Amino acid sequence: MNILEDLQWRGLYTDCTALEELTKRLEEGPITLYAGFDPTADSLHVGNLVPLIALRRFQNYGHKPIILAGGATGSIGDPSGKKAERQLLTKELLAHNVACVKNQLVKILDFSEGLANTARLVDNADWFGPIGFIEFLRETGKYFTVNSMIAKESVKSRLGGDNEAGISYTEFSYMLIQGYDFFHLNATYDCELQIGGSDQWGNITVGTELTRKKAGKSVYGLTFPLITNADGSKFGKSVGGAIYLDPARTSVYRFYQFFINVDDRDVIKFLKFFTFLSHEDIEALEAKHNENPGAREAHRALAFEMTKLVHGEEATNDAINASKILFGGGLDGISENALAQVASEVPSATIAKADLECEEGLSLLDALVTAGLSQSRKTAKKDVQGGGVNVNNERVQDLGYKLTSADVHYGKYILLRRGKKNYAALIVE
RNA sequence: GGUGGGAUACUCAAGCGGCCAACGAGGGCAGACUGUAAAUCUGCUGGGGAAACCCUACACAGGUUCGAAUCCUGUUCCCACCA
Repeated sequence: MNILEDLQWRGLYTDCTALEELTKRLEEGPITLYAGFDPTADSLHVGNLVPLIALRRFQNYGHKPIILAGGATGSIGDPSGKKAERQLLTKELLAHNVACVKNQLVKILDFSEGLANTARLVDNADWFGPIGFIEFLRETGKYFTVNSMIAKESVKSRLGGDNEAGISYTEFSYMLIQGYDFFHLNATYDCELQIGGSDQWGNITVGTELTRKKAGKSVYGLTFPLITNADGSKFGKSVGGAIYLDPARTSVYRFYQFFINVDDRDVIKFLKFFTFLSHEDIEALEAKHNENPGAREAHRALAFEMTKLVHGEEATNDAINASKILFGGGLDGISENALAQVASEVPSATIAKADLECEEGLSLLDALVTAGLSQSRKTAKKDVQGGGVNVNNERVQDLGYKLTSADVHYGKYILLRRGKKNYAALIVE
């Protein structure tokens, strides 16, 4: 099986500028390819993973991946899929973001020195810096008619009469910048393929066109589908917002949980999209999933593979242990170490030892507010009355309940829970 | 410029002198059922209080009234029709 068949099997193929030619080219030997991302934040999120993982798939087949950070394009703003003009980011912020994201890229792509097809990170700010505006217009702008540019979906959707915001000249030019990237990478690294989400089709074809016209060379574009959730919501968000790769933003535990909680209808699809598991393994998981969805083996496999990829095996096992505790019932017999892990995975607040030891103890209602689980004593009260509050995983429905030293585990921890999933640890000091 | 209509909680949307912290729907939260799911059902959804009850809120500022989201005056912003 070759890489293209693999991608097709995984549902990761949407379109190609010249499928037959590319197939042939890939048979001849390793190819250099790239995918870009705009460094709009100082951490990648799970939505960024598909192109990166796709690059890695190519790398696993012996091809040479380049990941392009859009230090230049990011300062322009890609209009694709956007309804309105975007805020410009400062150069400093973009540079900072690129630096931060690099630490995450090394986990997904193999940047080992000495490897024949080692991954490479480039920043298009490096080559756009020296290019003057006039030069760019003469060397690149000349190859494209406005007629074809306004026909692109990313522009067309912003030109409609009902869209008063319109599109700025700046964003309109985005496709040329991205197109030039491809030309430049072809000239510099002999890069012959660009991959991206299907929303990138218009931008990618500008690049293949420019390279053909300017350098007389055939290069290819390949797109994969945009990820959607079966329920129609946007992929990659959970209640707390986007799921980031940075553990400081999204804890390993939450990252793991995000994949555990994937919709049944999506789990096999995501196994194919995101993991490097073999076809046989995935088919076996699919069979098990269909037979007994309640066992959720496919979910566990997905969550394990993804967390391992991004955070490493050790942190993944910690997250699995934490999950067992947080969903497994009481805290009896729990080790101090395990509990410390749990406490570090959930939001926590510190309380004074004296508050627990004084005569009245610490009001559970106040503790819920302190821990951030309830917005006010009023809502805390309703949560308790509704049976939604647990102390150390045991339901408490007494409004007057006072926390005392008896509730503290290992002299340090009290685990509060509101509802099924919202935990907070009180750390006694 | 003239004339009408409107501004209500996260959103939509009732209420048009006391029974209004405000009908209903959506969303959100919680409970039951489950598989840490979906669907379904139930409850909650301004703050304080164990509760009685109190406080703050129906664009803004005043006024009438025992009592106002509801009536009056002015201000701001929206919308429609007319020139």
